[in-house]
Amino acid sequence: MPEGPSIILLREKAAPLISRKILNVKGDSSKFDLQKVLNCPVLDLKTFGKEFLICLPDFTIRVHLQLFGSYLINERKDGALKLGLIFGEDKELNFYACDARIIEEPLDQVYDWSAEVMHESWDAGKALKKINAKPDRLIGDVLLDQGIFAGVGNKIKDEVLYEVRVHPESLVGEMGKKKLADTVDTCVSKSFEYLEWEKSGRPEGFLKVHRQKECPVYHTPLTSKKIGKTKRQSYFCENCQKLYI
DNA sequence: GGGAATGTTCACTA
DNA sequence: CTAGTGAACATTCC
Repeated sequence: MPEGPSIILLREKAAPLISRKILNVKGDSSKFDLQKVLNCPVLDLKTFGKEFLICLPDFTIRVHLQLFGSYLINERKDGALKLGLIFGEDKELNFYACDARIIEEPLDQVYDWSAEVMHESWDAGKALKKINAKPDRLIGDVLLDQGIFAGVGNKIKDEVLYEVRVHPESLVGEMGKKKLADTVDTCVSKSFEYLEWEKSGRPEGFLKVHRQKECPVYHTPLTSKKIGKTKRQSYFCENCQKLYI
Protein backbone atom coordinates (compact mmCIF):
# COMPACT_ATOMS: atom_id res chain seq x y z
CA MET A 1 0.00 0.00 0.00
CA PRO A 2 2.32 2.75 1.03
CA GLU A 3 4.91 4.80 -0.74
CA GLY A 4 4.84 8.53 -0.24
CA PRO A 5 2.40 9.30 -3.09
CA SER A 6 -0.18 6.87 -1.68
CA ILE A 7 -0.13 8.80 1.57
CA ILE A 8 -0.51 12.11 -0.28
CA LEU A 9 -3.62 10.62 -1.86
CA LEU A 10 -4.88 9.50 1.56
CA ARG A 11 -4.46 13.04 2.78
CA GLU A 12 -6.47 14.42 -0.14
CA LYS A 13 -9.27 11.96 0.45
CA ALA A 14 -9.35 12.63 4.19
CA ALA A 15 -9.14 16.42 3.87
CA PRO A 16 -12.89 16.95 4.47
CA LEU A 17 -12.31 15.77 8.04
CA ILE A 18 -10.16 18.77 8.85
CA SER A 19 -11.72 20.95 11.57
CA ARG A 20 -14.14 18.19 12.53
CA LYS A 21 -14.20 16.77 16.04
CA ILE A 22 -13.41 13.15 16.96
CA LEU A 23 -16.67 12.04 18.57
CA ASN A 24 -15.77 8.41 19.08
CA VAL A 25 -12.72 6.16 18.83
CA LYS A 26 -12.46 2.47 18.11
CA GLY A 27 -9.66 0.03 17.58
CA ASP A 28 -6.87 -1.75 19.31
CA SER A 29 -3.63 0.16 19.36
CA SER A 30 -1.14 -0.93 21.95
CA LYS A 31 1.00 2.13 21.39
CA PHE A 32 -1.23 4.69 23.08
CA ASP A 33 -4.47 5.20 24.97
CA LEU A 34 -7.10 5.76 22.30
CA GLN A 35 -9.35 7.71 24.66
CA LYS A 36 -6.72 10.42 24.62
CA VAL A 37 -7.99 11.69 21.27
CA LEU A 38 -11.66 11.79 22.19
CA ASN A 39 -13.35 15.15 21.53
CA CYS A 40 -10.25 16.56 19.89
CA PRO A 41 -10.76 18.63 16.74
CA VAL A 42 -8.57 17.80 13.77
CA LEU A 43 -6.56 20.97 13.18
CA ASP A 44 -4.77 19.69 10.11
CA LEU A 45 -3.72 16.60 8.18
CA LYS A 46 -0.12 16.34 7.00
CA THR A 47 2.19 13.77 5.53
CA PHE A 48 5.88 13.18 5.88
CA GLY A 49 7.02 10.54 3.45
CA LYS A 50 5.07 7.41 4.26
CA GLU A 51 3.76 8.84 7.52
CA PHE A 52 0.24 10.22 7.87
CA LEU A 53 -0.08 12.91 10.51
CA ILE A 54 -3.31 13.86 12.21
CA CYS A 55 -2.71 17.14 14.00
CA LEU A 56 -4.71 17.66 17.19
CA PRO A 57 -4.47 20.63 19.57
CA ASP A 58 -1.91 19.17 21.99
CA PHE A 59 -0.28 16.37 20.04
CA THR A 60 -0.23 14.49 16.75
CA ILE A 61 -1.33 10.99 15.79
CA ARG A 62 1.22 9.38 13.49
CA VAL A 63 -0.02 6.53 11.34
CA HIS A 64 2.37 4.38 9.30
CA LEU A 65 0.82 1.77 7.03
CA GLN A 66 4.04 -0.23 6.91
CA LEU A 67 3.88 -3.11 4.42
CA PHE A 68 0.33 -4.40 4.80
CA GLY A 69 -1.61 -1.52 6.26
CA SER A 70 -4.81 -0.18 4.75
CA TYR A 71 -7.42 2.47 5.40
CA LEU A 72 -11.08 3.06 4.67
CA ILE A 73 -12.93 6.36 4.67
CA ASN A 74 -16.59 6.24 5.68
CA GLU A 75 -16.44 2.46 5.36
CA ARG A 76 -15.53 -0.50 7.52
CA LYS A 77 -14.30 -4.01 6.94
CA ASP A 78 -13.58 -7.09 8.98
CA GLY A 79 -10.08 -7.36 10.26
CA ALA A 80 -7.86 -5.90 12.91
CA LEU A 81 -8.96 -2.30 13.32
CA LYS A 82 -6.02 -0.48 14.82
CA LEU A 83 -7.47 3.00 14.84
CA GLY A 84 -10.97 4.10 13.97
CA LEU A 85 -11.84 7.78 14.25
CA ILE A 86 -15.53 8.61 14.15
CA PHE A 87 -16.63 12.12 13.32
CA GLY A 88 -20.34 11.58 12.92
CA GLU A 89 -22.91 9.64 10.98
CA ASP A 90 -21.07 8.01 8.03
CA LYS A 91 -18.04 10.16 8.71
CA GLU A 92 -15.11 8.05 9.78
CA LEU A 93 -11.52 7.16 9.11
CA ASN A 94 -10.39 3.59 9.77
CA PHE A 95 -6.88 2.19 9.79
CA TYR A 96 -6.00 -1.49 9.71
CA ALA A 97 -2.73 -3.31 10.31
CA CYS A 98 -0.85 -0.08 10.76
CA ASP A 99 1.48 1.42 13.31
CA ALA A 100 -0.31 4.23 15.14
CA ARG A 101 1.35 6.28 17.81
CA ILE A 102 1.41 9.72 19.40
CA ILE A 103 3.95 12.43 18.75
CA GLU A 104 4.08 14.93 21.60
CA GLU A 105 6.78 17.22 20.19
CA PRO A 106 6.01 20.00 17.70
CA LEU A 107 6.27 18.52 14.19
CA ASP A 108 8.81 21.05 13.00
CA GLN A 109 11.08 19.73 15.71
CA VAL A 110 10.61 16.12 14.64
CA TYR A 111 10.66 16.40 10.86
CA ASP A 112 13.06 17.88 8.35
CA TRP A 113 10.51 18.90 5.74
CA SER A 114 13.23 19.57 3.18
CA ALA A 115 13.76 15.79 3.05
CA GLU A 116 10.20 15.04 1.93
CA VAL A 117 10.36 14.67 -1.85
CA MET A 118 6.81 15.86 -2.47
CA HIS A 119 6.82 18.74 0.01
CA GLU A 120 7.06 22.37 -1.07
CA SER A 121 10.14 22.67 1.14
CA TRP A 122 11.99 19.84 -0.64
CA ASP A 123 15.63 20.81 -1.09
CA ALA A 124 17.66 18.84 -3.62
CA GLY A 125 20.86 20.60 -2.56
CA LYS A 126 20.50 19.36 0.99
CA ALA A 127 19.85 15.83 -0.26
CA LEU A 128 23.05 15.94 -2.32
CA LYS A 129 24.97 17.16 0.69
CA LYS A 130 23.71 14.25 2.79
CA ILE A 131 24.58 11.80 0.03
CA ASN A 132 28.06 13.19 -0.50
CA ALA A 133 28.84 12.81 3.21
CA LYS A 134 28.93 9.03 2.68
CA PRO A 135 30.35 8.32 -0.78
CA ASP A 136 30.70 4.57 -0.19
CA ARG A 137 27.00 3.89 0.09
CA LEU A 138 25.10 2.13 -2.67
CA ILE A 139 22.62 4.27 -4.57
CA GLY A 140 20.01 1.54 -4.08
CA ASP A 141 20.31 1.93 -0.31
CA VAL A 142 20.48 5.71 -0.41
CA LEU A 143 17.23 6.14 -2.34
CA LEU A 144 15.42 4.22 0.40
CA ASP A 145 16.93 6.38 3.15
CA GLN A 146 13.91 8.19 4.59
CA GLY A 147 16.17 10.82 6.12
CA ILE A 148 17.19 11.85 2.61
CA PHE A 149 14.24 10.83 0.40
CA ALA A 150 11.22 10.58 2.67
CA GLY A 151 8.45 8.94 0.69
CA VAL A 152 10.53 6.99 -1.80
CA GLY A 153 9.88 3.27 -1.54
CA ASN A 154 11.11 0.14 -3.23
CA LYS A 155 8.96 0.57 -6.34
CA ILE A 156 9.91 4.20 -6.92
CA LYS A 157 13.54 3.32 -6.24
CA ASP A 158 13.63 0.69 -8.98
CA GLU A 159 11.83 2.93 -11.47
CA VAL A 160 14.04 5.95 -10.77
CA LEU A 161 17.21 3.93 -11.26
CA TYR A 162 15.91 2.49 -14.49
CA GLU A 163 14.94 5.91 -15.79
CA VAL A 164 18.41 7.33 -15.13
CA ARG A 165 20.02 4.05 -16.24
CA VAL A 166 22.00 3.55 -13.05
CA HIS A 167 22.75 0.14 -11.55
CA PRO A 168 21.45 -0.07 -7.95
CA GLU A 169 24.82 -1.26 -6.64
CA SER A 170 26.61 1.85 -7.89
CA LEU A 171 28.62 3.75 -5.31
CA VAL A 172 27.22 7.25 -4.95
CA GLY A 173 30.74 8.68 -4.80
CA GLU A 174 31.51 7.28 -8.25
CA MET A 175 28.40 8.40 -10.08
CA GLY A 176 29.56 11.90 -10.88
CA LYS A 177 27.94 15.20 -10.02
CA LYS A 178 25.58 15.43 -12.95
CA LYS A 179 24.27 11.87 -12.85
CA LEU A 180 23.76 12.06 -9.10
CA ALA A 181 21.85 15.33 -9.34
CA ASP A 182 19.77 13.87 -12.14
CA THR A 183 18.95 10.84 -9.99
CA VAL A 184 17.92 13.06 -7.07
CA ASP A 185 15.59 15.10 -9.30
CA THR A 186 14.11 11.96 -10.81
CA CYS A 187 13.08 10.79 -7.33
CA VAL A 188 10.85 13.85 -7.18
CA SER A 189 9.41 13.65 -10.69
CA LYS A 190 8.82 9.91 -10.43
CA SER A 191 7.00 10.36 -7.13
CA PHE A 192 4.59 12.83 -8.74
CA GLU A 193 4.14 10.49 -11.71
CA TYR A 194 3.42 7.71 -9.25
CA LEU A 195 0.71 9.85 -7.66
CA GLU A 196 -0.98 10.40 -11.04
CA TRP A 197 -0.64 6.69 -11.79
CA GLU A 198 -2.36 5.88 -8.52
CA LYS A 199 -5.11 8.45 -9.11
CA SER A 200 -5.86 6.98 -12.52
CA GLY A 201 -6.31 3.51 -11.06
CA ARG A 202 -2.85 2.12 -11.67
CA PRO A 203 -3.06 1.29 -15.38
CA GLU A 204 -0.57 -1.22 -16.80
CA GLY A 205 2.77 0.00 -18.03
CA PHE A 206 3.91 2.44 -15.38
CA LEU A 207 6.27 0.00 -13.78
CA LYS A 208 9.04 -0.58 -16.31
CA VAL A 209 11.24 -2.86 -14.21
CA HIS A 210 9.89 -3.35 -10.71
CA ARG A 211 8.67 -6.95 -10.51
CA GLN A 212 8.82 -7.12 -14.28
CA LYS A 213 10.31 -9.93 -16.32
CA GLU A 214 12.17 -8.28 -19.17
CA CYS A 215 13.85 -5.05 -20.14
CA PRO A 216 11.51 -2.79 -22.12
CA VAL A 217 14.39 -1.85 -24.45
CA TYR A 218 16.42 -5.04 -24.95
CA HIS A 219 13.68 -7.56 -24.14
CA THR A 220 16.28 -9.52 -22.22
CA PRO A 221 15.57 -10.87 -18.73
CA LEU A 222 15.85 -8.37 -15.89
CA THR A 223 18.00 -9.09 -12.86
CA SER A 224 16.26 -9.46 -9.52
CA LYS A 225 18.36 -9.57 -6.38
CA LYS A 226 18.65 -8.29 -2.85
CA ILE A 227 20.86 -5.24 -2.75
CA GLY A 228 23.08 -3.61 -0.15
CA LYS A 229 22.48 -3.07 3.52
CA THR A 230 18.75 -2.70 3.13
CA LYS A 231 18.65 -6.13 1.44
CA ARG A 232 15.57 -5.13 -0.51
CA GLN A 233 14.74 -6.86 -3.72
CA SER A 234 15.90 -4.79 -6.67
CA TYR A 235 14.87 -5.17 -10.30
CA PHE A 236 17.14 -3.81 -12.96
CA CYS A 237 18.62 -4.35 -16.40
CA GLU A 238 22.30 -5.28 -16.57
CA ASN A 239 22.48 -4.01 -20.15
CA CYS A 240 20.82 -0.61 -19.69
CA GLN A 241 21.86 0.40 -16.22
CA LYS A 242 25.45 1.42 -15.73
CA LEU A 243 27.41 0.27 -12.71
CA TYR A 244 29.50 3.10 -11.28
CA ILE A 245 32.21 1.59 -9.11
C1' DG B 1 -0.51 -24.15 0.13
C1' DG B 2 4.02 -21.76 0.23
C1' DG B 3 6.40 -17.81 -0.55
C1' DA B 4 7.12 -13.19 -1.32
C1' DA B 5 6.22 -8.38 -0.88
C1' DT B 6 4.99 -1.24 -1.47
C1' DG B 7 8.40 -1.02 5.60
C1' DT B 8 9.67 0.05 9.79
C1' DT B 9 10.79 -0.91 14.77
C1' DC B 10 12.52 -3.29 18.49
C1' DA B 11 15.20 -6.74 21.18
C1' DC B 12 19.37 -8.70 21.46
C1' DT B 13 24.42 -9.50 20.62
C1' DA B 14 29.20 -8.51 19.71
C1' DC C 1 27.63 2.78 24.12
C1' DT C 2 27.23 1.79 19.21
C1' DA C 3 26.64 -0.86 15.25
C1' DG C 4 24.80 -4.61 13.32
C1' DT C 5 21.57 -8.53 12.93
C1' DG C 6 17.46 -10.87 12.92
C1' DA C 7 12.73 -11.22 14.54
C1' DA C 8 8.30 -9.30 14.77
C1' DC C 9 4.25 -7.41 12.90
C1' DA C 10 0.14 -8.81 9.61
C1' DT C 11 -2.18 -8.96 4.59
C1' DT C 12 -2.73 -10.05 -0.06
C1' DC C 13 -1.53 -11.94 -4.27
C1' DC C 14 0.47 -15.38 -7.24
